[in-house]
Amino acid sequence: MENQRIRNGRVTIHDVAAAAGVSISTASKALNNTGRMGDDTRERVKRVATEIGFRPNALAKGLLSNRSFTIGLLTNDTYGRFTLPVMAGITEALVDHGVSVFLCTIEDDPALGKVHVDAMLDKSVDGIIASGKRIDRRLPVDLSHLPVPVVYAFTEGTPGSVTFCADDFQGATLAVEWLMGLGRRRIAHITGPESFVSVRERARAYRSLVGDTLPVLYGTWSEAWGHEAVAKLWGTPGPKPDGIFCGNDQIARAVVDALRERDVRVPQDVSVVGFDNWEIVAAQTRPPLTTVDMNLKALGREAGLTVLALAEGRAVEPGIRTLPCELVVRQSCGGNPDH
Amino acid sequence: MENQRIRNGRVTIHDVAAAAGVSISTASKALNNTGRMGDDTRERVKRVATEIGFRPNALAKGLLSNRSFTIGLLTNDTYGRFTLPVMAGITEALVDHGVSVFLCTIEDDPALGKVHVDAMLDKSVDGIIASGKRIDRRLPVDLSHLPVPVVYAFTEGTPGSVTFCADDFQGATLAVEWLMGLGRRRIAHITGPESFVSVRERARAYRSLVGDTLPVLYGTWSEAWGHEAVAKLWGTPGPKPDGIFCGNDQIARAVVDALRERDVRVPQDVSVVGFDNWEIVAAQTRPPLTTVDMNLKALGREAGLTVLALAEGRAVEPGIRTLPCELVVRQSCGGNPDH
DNA sequence: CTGAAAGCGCTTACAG
DNA sequence: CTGAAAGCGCTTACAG
Repeated sequence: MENQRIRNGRVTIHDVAAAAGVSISTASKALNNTGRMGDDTRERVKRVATEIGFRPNALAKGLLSNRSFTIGLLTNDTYGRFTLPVMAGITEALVDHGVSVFLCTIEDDPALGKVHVDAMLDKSVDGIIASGKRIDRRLPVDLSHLPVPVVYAFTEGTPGSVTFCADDFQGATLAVEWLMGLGRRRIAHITGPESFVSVRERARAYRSLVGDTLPVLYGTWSEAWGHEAVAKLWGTPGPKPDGIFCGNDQIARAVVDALRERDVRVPQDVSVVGFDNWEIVAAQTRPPLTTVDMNLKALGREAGLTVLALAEGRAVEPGIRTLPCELVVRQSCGGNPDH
Repeated sequence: MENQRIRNGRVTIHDVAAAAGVSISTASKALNNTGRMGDDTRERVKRVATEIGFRPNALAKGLLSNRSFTIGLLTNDTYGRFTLPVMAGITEALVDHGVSVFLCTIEDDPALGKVHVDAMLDKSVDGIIASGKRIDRRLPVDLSHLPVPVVYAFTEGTPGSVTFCADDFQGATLAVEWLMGLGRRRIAHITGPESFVSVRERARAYRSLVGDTLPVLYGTWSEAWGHEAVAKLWGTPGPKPDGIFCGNDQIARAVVDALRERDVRVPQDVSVVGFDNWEIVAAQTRPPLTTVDMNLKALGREAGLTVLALAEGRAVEPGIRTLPCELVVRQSCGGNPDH
């Protein structure tokens, strides 16, 4: 009685229509809450649809509406240290809208980037979010003339695009003010390469609060540099810092280790604060790090909602949107963990 | 002359047909290398297609063939520590086949898992790869009666499924034999919770080579445990180990740190080998860790090709496929880095 | 060797 | 209030 269309096992709208005793047009309208029909009809169709387990074929819908309910996340962050939180935020924001996310990790290879972008365009993605490892570098692929909306998150966007990034200045301010609030007066800043915009922004915030009695120590994003920097600070005569603001958690971890090796107590003698809230580093440090969280998940959430808005044709103001950071208090500073 | 179909900017097969002066059927057959026609016609159609930038709409193709050229990767590994390498392998293997990958990170939430699986099925994914954090736990979602093929990689599969995992026994053997080859005779094993199959397998390999003069130290996957274990071993009188095989890199890192704090030299006095080759830990340890790599990328590659084979209807032998591990030699053991 | 027609699963004017 | 028809972009028997 109803098995004339069991083609590949999937229940189609024809099955719903047959089972509800209406035409497929009516079935469609009932399910989409469009058209005009008796409430009883609409309800019956809906009930029947759930009963026989109807799920509309997204491919067919997409062919009509030119919307596929998929978006692509393009990144060159192989480790996923920054991209994974961003991805989590995107997914969280979009799963309720039925949108699934393609993840494409391109190394720094333009050809590979193009292959992935083309593969996504072939699938009619509704939009693309570009992400990366730093906010002052572009991905090795040009996304400026694509037939779908593009949003940038934690990577440099093209002029006129929508770009989301964390507020480095505000985050650094949070960290230094926290140290000052704990009574620290000689606060050092050990950080990454000066070529990073983030590094310069954080240093600028540090300077604006601490003044320039102490030099900013620029280096690499490595534990080795953290050790070296501590050796520098403690190897010269004169008063030592009682607070250290580090450019990332790896440096902070090394700083804490290096201080322990010199029998300097953290946090009693020196308070240390990190940046990134990279759990795996921050939580394993002894003592665990108080550090700045860039709220990358929130950033992903915003980027997801924005690309969705653009896909739906809603207007979005272009420009750089800066989201605030947050201080995560653990034990490396002492002080009241209840903020 | 050719702009009657500029609907949403996309070039369709109609445009190709018109531009080449053939019917759309012929155009389709020319582009797909099917049907019979003059070589000149076929070539002309192809040339015209590239010239006007034709890219077939994957949604339309999918509607016909019931293949979407997408697959889903489902995981509960939020950090991506295991899933990201697996994902990289999958992508590497499938991008040449035009397949894009949906990444769905479900926490350990069954409801969320179902939402993601349904979203993927709606999009007619050609298959699903399930991945996780350990090989003896299932994802919190039942994938056994899905209308698409499912392959498991680094997570427990259902009976009768295809499952890929690393060879823990062989990997551990590699590590211990390396220590023995360096002349180490009192080799300890500090590892994770005995409840993990991987832990038991690795311990079994260790036992089979070292015998049972020394106890296996089971603990947690943390640096804290590494420190504690060293304190145990060095805190009791009697001969000390000259080699330590650690259950993962975090423990190994802590062991190296703890030994340094006791002025035991690594690798001169004690050789330490880790497990996982988790770059961010292994490379930052002082000295960098010699460690076992589970080849998760290769695992992903195999899983990707297998799910593709199943999607294309090719027969695949069910069962557990074990892939060999590999030793990555750095400096924590001494010995010849040229293996 | 080539093309007209039917159809994949759905939606949306348009008639009744 | 409901349904027949056309169409999204493609492929694939089937005729010629």
